[in-house]
Amino acid sequence: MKLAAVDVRQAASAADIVYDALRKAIIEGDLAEGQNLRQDQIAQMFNTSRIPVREALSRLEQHGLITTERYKGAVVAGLSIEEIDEIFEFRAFVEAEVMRLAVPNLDQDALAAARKYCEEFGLETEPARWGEINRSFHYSLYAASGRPYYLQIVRTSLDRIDRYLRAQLTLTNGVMRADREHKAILEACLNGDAGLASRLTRDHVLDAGRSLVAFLKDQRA
Amino acid sequence: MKLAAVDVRQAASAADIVYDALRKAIIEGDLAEGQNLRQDQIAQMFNTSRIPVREALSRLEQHGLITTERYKGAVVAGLSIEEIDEIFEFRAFVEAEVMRLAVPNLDQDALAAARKYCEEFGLETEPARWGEINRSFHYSLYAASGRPYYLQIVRTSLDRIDRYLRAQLTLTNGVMRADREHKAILEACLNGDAGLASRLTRDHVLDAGRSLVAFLKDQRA
DNA sequence: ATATTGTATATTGGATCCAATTTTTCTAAC
DNA sequence: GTTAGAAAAATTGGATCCAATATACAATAT
Repeated sequence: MKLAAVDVRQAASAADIVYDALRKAIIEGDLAEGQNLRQDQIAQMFNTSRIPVREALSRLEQHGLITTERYKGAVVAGLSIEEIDEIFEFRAFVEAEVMRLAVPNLDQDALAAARKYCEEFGLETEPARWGEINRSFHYSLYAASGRPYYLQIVRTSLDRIDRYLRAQLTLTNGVMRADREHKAILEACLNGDAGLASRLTRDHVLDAGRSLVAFLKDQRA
Repeated sequence: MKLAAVDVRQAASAADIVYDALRKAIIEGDLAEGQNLRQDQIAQMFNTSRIPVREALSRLEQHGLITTERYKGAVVAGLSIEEIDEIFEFRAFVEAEVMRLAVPNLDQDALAAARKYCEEFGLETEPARWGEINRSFHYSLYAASGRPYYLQIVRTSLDRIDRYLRAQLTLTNGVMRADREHKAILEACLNGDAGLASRLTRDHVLDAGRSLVAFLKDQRA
């Protein structure tokens, strides 16, 4: 008897599912800063008990996405202007380095994927999709760096500020500038110019940070 | 498994206490790579139930210090040579930048503290204390950078590889070299030479990484 | 003796219950 | 009507119990 091998990958645990869903909701700004997260309420949403919810919240707290206080519960973490500023500075620093390391290893597939995301970003009219396409574009290039640890750090850093970025892209016309900068980065990659791609990446992140901080200062004043 | 039992009736939650204790034990190498961590066993050590233990394990997993598998439990995560190499490269990159940012802000208190730790490191004969003094020395300088987010990243990066570093310092005479390099870094800081302090910091971390990787390759072969 | 099958044990993830404390609501006095 | 205090509700952290599954081991067949 011959049977096709079946992949019996474990279904994700309830805690994993809740964690992923909440992380996504926070990153995308669906859960506003300061929003209260009741364990009971979330448990009911996912049809589970509070145990996996608590585990998910604990993980989110480790990543700085929420804060918790005993008897009071969890709230979506807000960032001060200074914190946002620092994270952008850090991202610019690290992502420029990742880009520099990636360029020599970029193959045709990676470049084709990046080009696809780059075009997609420029054409997309639905603001809710900009954030994801933006990530896909950058990661498709960064992956060639062969630095999984760096990429993990980049991911968690981006997680912290992504919702602000998305809000700003939606409310201003920062997309056009981002689109221009993406095209320039892609061009440098196609030419194999690691130094230029790196500098453009740094400036791209710093630009976004500056407009966002200006936007938030205005908004919060 | 060597692990100090702690009384749970304190301000922090049981989960916090278990997390801190396990983190410390892993970082300091008291829990060996590959060591099985049974929820029941840990719960008994801390006189609690498995619930806070599970929360602690979940957090440790988020930081890459353990891996868990359903029905099998948690094991202390081991790192491949490549992963260790990458983390050292990353640390050198980030810590050099932090040092560069810190130097202009160093005041007399910070320099005095750094000098104290530097001397302490050179005089300490108990290998178990090298790791902690080493951290204190570097952090006393890094703190002046005014970059809490960078420092958090540095901390988690160091957490991942600290136990290997400590083992190597204990088994080789890497301390003497580290001590020399610390003195050179301190000197550059005293002279206010940010560029030099930054380069020396980068080389200091890279040196440690190279000796460690050489040591591990030999040991694992 | 070896391979295979069935069973007992160990271990984790989740549900439910309990204790501690905060927040809210209601009542009573002014 | 307002305010102080007490009772009720809400909410979290932890303990205990249950379900699912992996592992170890004994029993059996070849």
